[in-house]
Amino acid sequence: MIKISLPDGSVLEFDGAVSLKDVAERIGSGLANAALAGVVNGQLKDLGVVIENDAEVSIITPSQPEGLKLMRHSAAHIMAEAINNLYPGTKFAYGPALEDSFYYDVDCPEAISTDDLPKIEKEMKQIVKNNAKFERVEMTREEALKKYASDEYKLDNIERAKGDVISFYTQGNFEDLCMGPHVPNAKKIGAFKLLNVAGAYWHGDATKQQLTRIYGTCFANKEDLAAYLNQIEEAKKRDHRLIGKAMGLYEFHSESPGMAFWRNNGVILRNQLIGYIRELCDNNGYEEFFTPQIMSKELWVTSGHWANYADKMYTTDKDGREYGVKPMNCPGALILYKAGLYSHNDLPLRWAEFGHVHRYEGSGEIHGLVRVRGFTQDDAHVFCTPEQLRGEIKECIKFIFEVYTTLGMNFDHIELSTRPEKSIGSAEMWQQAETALENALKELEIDYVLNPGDGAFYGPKIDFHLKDAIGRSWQMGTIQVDFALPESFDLHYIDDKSERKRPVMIHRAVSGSLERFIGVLTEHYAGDFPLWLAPEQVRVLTVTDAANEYAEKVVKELKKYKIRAKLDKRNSKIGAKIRDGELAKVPYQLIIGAKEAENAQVSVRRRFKGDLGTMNVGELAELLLSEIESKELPPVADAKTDN
RNA sequence: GCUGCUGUAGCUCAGUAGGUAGAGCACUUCCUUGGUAAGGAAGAGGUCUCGAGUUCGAAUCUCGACAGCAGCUCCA
Repeated sequence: MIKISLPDGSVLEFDGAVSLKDVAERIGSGLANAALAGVVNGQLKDLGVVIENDAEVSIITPSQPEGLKLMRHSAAHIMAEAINNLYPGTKFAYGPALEDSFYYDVDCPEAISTDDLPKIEKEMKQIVKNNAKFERVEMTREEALKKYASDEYKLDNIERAKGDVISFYTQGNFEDLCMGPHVPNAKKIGAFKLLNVAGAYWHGDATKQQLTRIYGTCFANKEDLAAYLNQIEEAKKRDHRLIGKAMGLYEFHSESPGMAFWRNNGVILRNQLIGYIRELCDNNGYEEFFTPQIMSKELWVTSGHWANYADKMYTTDKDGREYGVKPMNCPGALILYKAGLYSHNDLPLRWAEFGHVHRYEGSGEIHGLVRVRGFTQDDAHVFCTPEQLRGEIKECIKFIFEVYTTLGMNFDHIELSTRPEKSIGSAEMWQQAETALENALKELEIDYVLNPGDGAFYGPKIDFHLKDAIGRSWQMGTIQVDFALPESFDLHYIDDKSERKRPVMIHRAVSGSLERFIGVLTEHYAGDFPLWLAPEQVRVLTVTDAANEYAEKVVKELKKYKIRAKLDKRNSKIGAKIRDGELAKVPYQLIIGAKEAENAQVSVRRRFKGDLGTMNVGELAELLLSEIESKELPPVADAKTDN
């Protein structure tokens, strides 16, 4: 007699050993039908696994995240089988499930392109139709190595696998090294679609050979799949490169790959953001600096940038002297610190700089505004005593949180990165710096993930990662503790005993890159910026030419309130003008016809809210200025409005 | 940087067994003066990314360059 405990607390009794499938059958035929796998005493297992002792069991179905993941993993195997059938001789490297998709890295004798995906999908459907069973085969490490002696990927994977027993899964005529578990048979994998083809390196190592990565996804049913595909389409519409161009914010041209060209609307947006951060700096004891764009090579040698990033720096020669275009602002700040004389009474010094830096990024790495070769950092360098360090870090974290909260941004995660292989400074300095960052995070009760070995060459850092509309995570703000550069530049301050001491430096940037920040914001808001950021806040529309004169007066009056307003007095119908204004994502449109002109009123239309009725310009200004002042987040678009 | 794909009007895209190009939107002009997401007509606009090659003839085929897209790698 064995006892099986279920998640709801009930206990089933069986005469002898039972399979997970038997357990599911006993609970109910519906569940047995939906079952994909099970969890036995906390371990995910195939449905066919036989339980011989008392155990805690739960059944996994497609309605659970684990179920979907498992299904996607099995779908990856079925895709591999299809590829194997269509392209004999293909070697299979690695095929996992992701958060909402799956892929398989293959080494195929023929080039596979997106055009081939329908063919592979068709073959997959055939495999599903034949309903191949997934079966687990176990063998010893030696047997496995022998069996796959001619497949370098399998050998590598076997060597990386833990334990003495190596498991394989077969379905149809395909077999793959795999820990499992899998769905019991091919018909269980639900609705799938292949999405994309791309290159990927073996083990993510750029020095290794490149494989073809084929992406697909799989959902419990057709409806869920359609919803997901629709979501991808919606996310694509938020692409900041398209919105930026359409709204006249910024665009890209081949004359300067990787650097944005900003139009007036984009410059307004930039200036609003800079103005906001500048004001916060003012209120938090920062002073603003501005240092040269181009500085001598010797400076970059001293700072260590030359040794670490010379190939990524833009350089120029004049008068027989070599110069580097700055890739970071910090050396400029270091020069100014060194040129002064500071005592402990002067510290901390919080020096802000909106510096424009250049870094030569690889041609395949640049991407819209989020990865560029020239960008503006809302940078600051804090010089403080070691005793002040932790407090200053906390101030920086709070500063960054304030900005993100105001903008209503979504966090992906916060990361603490420690000493990398290539670094300067002593082990003791690094220890001190890492501890300071860690303690600051802990004291503020902020969750973070550790990223060992990923710090800057001069110090460890906290990075703030935000999520964009398509779910990609982007590193934005950063706080870096630096004992090394004050040493390299031989900085000091005078302490209360008249002795020379070494200050610590914090590098911090809220947006990291203003360009990237604006790219992510564009996608975050889908172009519907909060009123205080919107380049064109109000558009005044005339119903007939007779209202033009009054409309011009309204625009002038709004400008007196510093409200950004434009006039549309084109000779077209009011419906067409409204449509154009909506497509341009203008938050407020004022409809002005004979009635309004006569009564000195404006008819107000708010995007996503519709007609707000009539009021006079003073009342309107009050409404708008309060929304601007409070930095209110914009109303959310309903599902129907997809422009 | 790597692999694959792509490059036709301001934008989105069609086209061609190789015979020097087309639509919609936008733009200009005219008619229309219309009240909360598209009024009508006419017109203008292209060295088909660039350079070489094959050919009687190349936007179309080949090679190269440049740029873009997807993913990988990298991101002080």
